[in-house]
Amino acid sequence: MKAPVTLKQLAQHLQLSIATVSRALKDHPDIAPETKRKVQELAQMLEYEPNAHAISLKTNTSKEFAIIVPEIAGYFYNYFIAAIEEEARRIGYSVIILQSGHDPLLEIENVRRCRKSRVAGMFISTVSGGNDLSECRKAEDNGIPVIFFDKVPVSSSFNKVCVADEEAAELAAQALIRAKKKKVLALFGEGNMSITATRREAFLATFKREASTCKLSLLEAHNSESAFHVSLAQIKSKKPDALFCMSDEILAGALKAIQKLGLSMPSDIGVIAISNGFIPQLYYPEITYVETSGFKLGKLSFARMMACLAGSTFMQTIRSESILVKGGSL
Amino acid sequence: MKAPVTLKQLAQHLQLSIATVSRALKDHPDIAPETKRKVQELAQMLEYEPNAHAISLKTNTSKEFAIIVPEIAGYFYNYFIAAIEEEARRIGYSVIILQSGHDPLLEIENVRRCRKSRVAGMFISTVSGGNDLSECRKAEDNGIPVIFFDKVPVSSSFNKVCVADEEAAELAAQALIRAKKKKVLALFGEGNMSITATRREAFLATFKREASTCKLSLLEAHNSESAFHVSLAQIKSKKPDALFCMSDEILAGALKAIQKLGLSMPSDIGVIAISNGFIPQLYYPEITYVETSGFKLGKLSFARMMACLAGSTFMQTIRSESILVKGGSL
DNA sequence: AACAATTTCGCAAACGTTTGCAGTTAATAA
DNA sequence: TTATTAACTGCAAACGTTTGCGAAATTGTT
Repeated sequence: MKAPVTLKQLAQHLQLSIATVSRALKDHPDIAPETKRKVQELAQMLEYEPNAHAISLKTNTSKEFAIIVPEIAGYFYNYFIAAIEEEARRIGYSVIILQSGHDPLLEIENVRRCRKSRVAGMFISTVSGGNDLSECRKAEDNGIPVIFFDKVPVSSSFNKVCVADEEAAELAAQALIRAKKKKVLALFGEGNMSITATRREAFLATFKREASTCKLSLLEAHNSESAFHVSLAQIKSKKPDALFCMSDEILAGALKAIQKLGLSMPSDIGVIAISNGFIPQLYYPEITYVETSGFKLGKLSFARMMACLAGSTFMQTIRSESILVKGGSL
Repeated sequence: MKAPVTLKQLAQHLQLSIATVSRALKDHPDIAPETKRKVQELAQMLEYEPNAHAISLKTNTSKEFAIIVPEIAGYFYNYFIAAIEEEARRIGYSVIILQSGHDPLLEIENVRRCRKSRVAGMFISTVSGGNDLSECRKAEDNGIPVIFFDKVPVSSSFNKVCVADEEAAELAAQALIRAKKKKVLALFGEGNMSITATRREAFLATFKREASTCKLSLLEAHNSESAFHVSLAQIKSKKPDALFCMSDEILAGALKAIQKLGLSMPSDIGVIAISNGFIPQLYYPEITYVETSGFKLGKLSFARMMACLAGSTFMQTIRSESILVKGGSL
């Protein structure tokens, strides 16, 4: 186990001071071209790699971003993570991942750990709905930008990047209306989540406004499993001509019901969802959906992070606009 | 932007030396109980957090593991990542993620960066098939354990944790044989990948050995899209009574074809796959599959990492045994 | 009462960098 | 020749910790 090469070693080899070597390596104008050449050559030769920790200690910032999410595996966050990692790597940063596992206490603990390791910035999708903002505030006080994404707190004094939920729900509703659907079954997630409330409200409002005669039945499903059962029962009893799913998780369950019943889309029943885009393309026909791209959200969040790092101090809420992606299911 | 509290500040407040404070905080026996109490109290009060970078510099190890994967989004790696993160957090470590995007050069660059940041250990699923092992070797030389997982190099001088491909393919084949299928369409991934070769060979061998009369047609599909087209054409022309898919990606494509043709499982056609388990449960009936769990692979890899960190020096290849999960598709 | 053993604590070096400042040399100008 | 400048380079402190070693204070032993 041989130790990595240090500046000091380079300096000794060349009979130079550490300072000179350090400057030569970063092309400082004070150093003679000839000296630079020699230093860089030797550095290459000996495969010198600056010690990231020493630099971090000296400069008091690390070249890493943290992403704190409820979970990695699933329908959404992996895309967000992929987007951030891609951008981060481009500017020489790394990404560290922390799962909060839907536990507010763990979330706080995670934020604290990021603060402790002096990350350059953090992206958080909060599970606590923003009850613990003190840790995040402290991070900001320490000069660590915090960008909330997807599940954001209500407080306006933070940077937030989220899906335009109203718009997405409205787009989906309008698509259903344009398709002249008369009896729509709409499935939403847990009622106490703000995302659910927002989407449901916008969905409902759109129908009220633009197709008040349409028969709507709004139901709640807490997960894929329950979406399956609810859909099964409702489709059997109410014979809706269209189905709306608020999320990928629900969509997955509902589609199983449709398959079980042997219905074909869109002739027997039309289907539309709000989705990340992965699940919809697993079926034939592909499901029509309003896109809420984790990937795009990542790119937007990253851009905002860069702005903060560049000195932007005011807080901003950015909404990722959504688009309708036509499959064959509606 | 206020700076974090340091040991020095604590020491000044208490009129103690930095050394004493440092020791008091970690319950060193040299320090009087009374002193300890005071120090810890003040530390609590002022919310002292040790500077991770200073510690890393001093001890020359960081408390982070790196995971290098071809991609995060997709069918498999997010589960692996989730497993590692879970375990790592438990022992106070963080996880940093790097994507190689199927580019060998990027992979090398990623390994180098991990070495440079002195991670405590790295998990790699290699895209290069192990052509660039020199960087990894250097990491090992620097005392950084490297655990290859999933896509592992052939070289036996590394720690490897991978799916028992032969066993998985054999299990799937035997399930088909038990179901008395006579005309099986089997879809495999890119032929030049070792995982493909291994699975195909074992699959074939099992049929040769245990059901030599069965008609097999083995085809190749490079992605979901092509799996869709191949399946569509083959099912139409050859009318197989069963379908085998080597991976989730292929399964997704093939199922679209089945849906398009309006076939129902298992009556019209039986389906079985080798899978992580996520995709199979999106359909009705749920797809029967041989599990190759990313989550389980993660747990195994982590265990091996811990062993290495504890001093285990020999190289080992661990295979994650697979099990048949019965859905309703076969 | 003198000495040894123990407990408690601080000094200072080290980890590998960065950077302000000052020092040295060589070249140019007066 | 001497003073002025420019071009290089090195000194040393600093970032926040850890830790071996020795010093001081306290206690126990004859």
